[in-house]
Amino acid sequence: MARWQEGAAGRLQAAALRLYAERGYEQTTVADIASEAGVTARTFFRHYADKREVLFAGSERLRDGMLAALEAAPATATPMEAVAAALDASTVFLGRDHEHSRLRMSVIFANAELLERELIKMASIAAAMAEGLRRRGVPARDASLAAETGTVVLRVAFEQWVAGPPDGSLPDLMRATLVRLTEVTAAR
Amino acid sequence: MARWQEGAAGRLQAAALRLYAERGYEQTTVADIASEAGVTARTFFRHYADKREVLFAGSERLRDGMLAALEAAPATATPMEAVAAALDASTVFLGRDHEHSRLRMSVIFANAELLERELIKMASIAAAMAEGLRRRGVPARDASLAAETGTVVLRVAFEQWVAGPPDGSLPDLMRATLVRLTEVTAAR
DNA sequence: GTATTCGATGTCATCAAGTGACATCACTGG
DNA sequence: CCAGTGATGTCACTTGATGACATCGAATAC
Repeated sequence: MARWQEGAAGRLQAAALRLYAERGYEQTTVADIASEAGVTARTFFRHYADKREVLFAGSERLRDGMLAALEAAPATATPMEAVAAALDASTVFLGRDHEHSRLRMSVIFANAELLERELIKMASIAAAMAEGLRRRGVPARDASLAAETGTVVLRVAFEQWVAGPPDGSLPDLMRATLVRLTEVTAAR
Repeated sequence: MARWQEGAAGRLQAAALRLYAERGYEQTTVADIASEAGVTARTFFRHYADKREVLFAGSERLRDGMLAALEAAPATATPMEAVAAALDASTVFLGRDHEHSRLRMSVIFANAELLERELIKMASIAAAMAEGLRRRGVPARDASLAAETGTVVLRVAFEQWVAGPPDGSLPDLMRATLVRLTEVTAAR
């Protein structure tokens, strides 16, 4: 157990978000963040692999939660139904703190490097879901299409939720967006 | 006009791909690439913004070509039909050199940083297509869904083509993948 | 033909990201 | 009270990336 000053990781996270929002990502050095959190730069890198990762900690839990929901779907479910279950599960992690999400997203969208990281996190979620679907016997191409399409719905719905009122329902938006997707793709 | 040694940009590109493939992206320094191309590291950064970008030069042309095709689609076309036209156009740029594409993709998939860049290039294409659709009067959410879905089809089809035989038809794969997507999303 | 101009490159200095090696300090268990 | 453990600090170093300035070769003007 640590007894120096509890919660260095959390302090670094909060300091990073604040500084990135205040003066921009590129104008903030790791040394700034660390000193703001009362530690040294070396300690920053012991908690987070790089300067971007500090905004993305915990995304493994989101991925695992979605994967568990996908795997818990009934064997009779179609690929998209299993993905829909995962999307429902995601709202538990994502739909928690509207204001925090709004600030975090505004920081991420303001910088290409951070957006890159966001995208690869989504891609890793898609890859995990695709593999989960393949384990259920879904053909590889169908699995990729369903999983990637799912993350499209997730992104679009989440962005709408973040841009909307603080009391909006992310689960409702998620479901409505999924329905809308089927309509848009069907229209040919 | 430059008269020192024509084509420094091209030499840097070729050297980078070769070295990244031979010894890996992280094991290759910019100095290595530059000296291989007969220039200095400083010159590398005059041609490419960073160490990754050297593998992604020309992606603006792909984006512009797809956007032009999307805008050239008849006004009566549905959003997905316009996106389909853009996908068709993309094959002209992407389906050219199978072996080069295979090598490039193997390098990109071997490194998370390069994959990040690949993803953001796709995202910028999606954003451009979504904006093009909105200019056609498509509601914002539908535009995002159609455009992002389009890049999903593009990725899945392209990966299949790269993994397949050298004489495979990318346009055929692209169209078949799009059809398959509508089937997968419709099955609920 | 020579001078001038301009663009591409080289050189140098510097900062920031990231990493490895090792010391240190506070607490914990015996 | 002491050894051990884990988190942190310190130091040195590599590499990516950028700004400032010098230089060199070719095209063009004269």
